[in-house]
Amino acid sequence: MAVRVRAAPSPTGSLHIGGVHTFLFNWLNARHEGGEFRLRIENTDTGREVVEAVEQIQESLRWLGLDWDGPVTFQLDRAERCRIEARRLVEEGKAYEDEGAIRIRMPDEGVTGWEDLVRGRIEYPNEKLEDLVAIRSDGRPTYNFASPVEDWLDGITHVIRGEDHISNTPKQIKILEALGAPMPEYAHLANIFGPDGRKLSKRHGAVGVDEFRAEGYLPDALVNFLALIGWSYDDRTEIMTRDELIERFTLDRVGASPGVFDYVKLADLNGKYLRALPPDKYADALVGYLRERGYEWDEDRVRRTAPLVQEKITRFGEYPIFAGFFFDGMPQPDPALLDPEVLAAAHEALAEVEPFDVSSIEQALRAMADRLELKPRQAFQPVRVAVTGSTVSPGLFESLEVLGRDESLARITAAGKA
RNA sequence: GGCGCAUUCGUCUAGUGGCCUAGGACACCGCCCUCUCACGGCGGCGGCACGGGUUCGAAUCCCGUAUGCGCCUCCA
Repeated sequence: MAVRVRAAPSPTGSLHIGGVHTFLFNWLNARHEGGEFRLRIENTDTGREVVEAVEQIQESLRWLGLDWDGPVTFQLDRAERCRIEARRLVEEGKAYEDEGAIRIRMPDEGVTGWEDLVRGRIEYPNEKLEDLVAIRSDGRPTYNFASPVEDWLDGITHVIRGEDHISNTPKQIKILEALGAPMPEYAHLANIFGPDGRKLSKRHGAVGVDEFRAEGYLPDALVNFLALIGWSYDDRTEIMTRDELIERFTLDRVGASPGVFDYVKLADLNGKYLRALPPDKYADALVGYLRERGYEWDEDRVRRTAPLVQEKITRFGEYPIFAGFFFDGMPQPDPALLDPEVLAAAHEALAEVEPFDVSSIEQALRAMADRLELKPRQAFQPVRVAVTGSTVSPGLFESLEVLGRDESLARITAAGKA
């Protein structure tokens, strides 16, 4: 039977990165098996629904490059079918009415178990199962009823979800049995926590997909990083393209222990992706990012500076602070770092440089350092601070060239007066 | 509290009874490169939660303990 999986996010806000992880594993499994991947919105809890979130979720998935098959479905649209099935179960004596609600009978003895694709055999004592509400007294189906009913209706073969659903699984198995529906395979993924071991939340850093996007991460890097939490290909391979991920992903290599979301490692991986980009692609992506973030900086200059920062920044979000001095973002230089004598010499040297390009600038500045009997760093640092406003910057000679003679001299003069 | 799940360097992980003197990556430390910062190169620090078994042999299997997490809602 062809594999068919689903992801079922709740439309309660921006797509959470933990949800993306689950989504990704479902997607990888489906694509690896040549199966289908469905997107279902679990909007049973109408009170918490955020309408814009439905569109936002899809936009986030498109950005991530994770596609789904068929139309997006909504749990609420199947409410009537759920009621019909519940009434059928009442007629069959498998459920009963209770203060306007419909409850499913759960057995009192024995165990309910399944072969979890990630964890192996899991068994639950039936005496722990309460008769669960399938239809609320207001007529809306509960999640625990609607979810298995929809899995059945959609012909879902593999339910891959977070481990917080483990204790729901025996209930849902019982519902499926009562319904006379075929049993899907279950795989429960480990949760992802913050660096402090607590549930990943806002105070750890970015948690919503749009936040990672805003900080300038590449979707490919994010996907690659997420794939590596709870799954690995072997003992050394980390960087993998989407196709490689799809080719290599199998559920039997998925681990059961919880993972910590390491922002530092994500940054490292993103940096590797950024550096591996061909220069023109890098510039395109950078320009696109800045435009999306609302910067109205000269595109040609952004493109010229792109190669100067490619080796140095780890995500596009660092560009404005690292390279903002090329535009309007130069911080006030620290006077303590400005050596008037050096600045005067640099001004003099640069005024005569012809042509005003990297190699001539370097030649002139090094000659100046020799004249002043200064080590390169002693001679260049004041100039760097004067021109970029910071002790940390892209290459000095390259930066001067991009700035041009007039702008460079003006900044050196301004700093000399300070 | 009950039930369930989990437990290899700080973090992500490799490991499915001998290949393990436990491998890789991130982080950290040192050195090299160097105009700053990065990148890159080289080296280092650092782990099988604990206790019992089983076995000729256990990180790997079993039991117990501890710890963490999840669920126990007419939330999802």
